[in-house]
Amino acid sequence: MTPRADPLTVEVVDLIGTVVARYHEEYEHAASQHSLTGAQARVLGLLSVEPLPMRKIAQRLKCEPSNITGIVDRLESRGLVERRPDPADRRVKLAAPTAEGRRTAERLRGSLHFAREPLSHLTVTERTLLKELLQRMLGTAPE
Amino acid sequence: MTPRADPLTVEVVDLIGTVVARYHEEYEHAASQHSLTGAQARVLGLLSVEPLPMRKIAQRLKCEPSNITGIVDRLESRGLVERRPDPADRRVKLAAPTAEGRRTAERLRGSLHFAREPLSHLTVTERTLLKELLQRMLGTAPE
DNA sequence: TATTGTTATACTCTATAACTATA
DNA sequence: TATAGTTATAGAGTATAACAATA
Repeated sequence: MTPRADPLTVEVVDLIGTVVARYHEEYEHAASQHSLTGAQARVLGLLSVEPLPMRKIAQRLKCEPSNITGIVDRLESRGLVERRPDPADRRVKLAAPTAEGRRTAERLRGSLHFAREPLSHLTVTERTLLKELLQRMLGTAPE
Repeated sequence: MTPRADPLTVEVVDLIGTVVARYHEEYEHAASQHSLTGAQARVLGLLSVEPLPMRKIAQRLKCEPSNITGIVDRLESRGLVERRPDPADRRVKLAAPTAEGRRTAERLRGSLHFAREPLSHLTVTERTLLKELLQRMLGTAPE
């Protein structure tokens, strides 16, 4: 069932590797334009969706909770994020973006060219096809 | 021409983000199984194709040459890589994998499940289609 | 007792700048 | 003088272990 290292599979894997590399370059570049590191940009992006306890951020980033302390420290010292108490559990600190943090996150999303430029080479039909193939590949297809 | 943030494009970009995340997890996991960091695994992978001058490695990894010194140091101290003089230019040092380095690189490639598992959900026809869409997306389509 | 966040520590990766040995 | 590689330095991300406050 598992495809061997046939030429087609190798070719597709190489292409995915290229996509991964390009995606990362663009992401890091967009982050640095706002004087953010990749990790800081990822955390800010997460929090701009919804405030999260420190623990949850670590789970989303798949890293140790102790690392989040420093990343949020740096975002907080720049006024992009703040720590709030959780009324329900006084052990928990909720990290939430400030107004400026939300603006930065918004501009960050806008400068992610990857969202537009490479996909502009595809028609709507092709994008739909790509979406379905990726869903099936990731095992997240609706059906 | 440039697609706006229409729902379809956003969905595809999210899927690509998921692919990127999964790819990285798998890569880091495979590297750590051989007690290598991601950067060390990437350099070893490059050198297993062909020995390279330090400078070239930096260009491939898109980082500063000074960083390569340490990465190759660590690979060399573990007997996976060696530095050779370049007969043509005595300033240049060629980094080349040892026999054990080549074996490690080979096993590393084999443990990259990403090359097989996710793509196994697709038929040959679908993989061909995916290949063509990615090529067009990246602007590397043969035609 | 268990959990949340933090601190302390050590290692790796990263960029910058200055150095050396070649060219 | 220019280039290849290195060293020195500083900042950031990472994991591990131990800690205080709270549950």
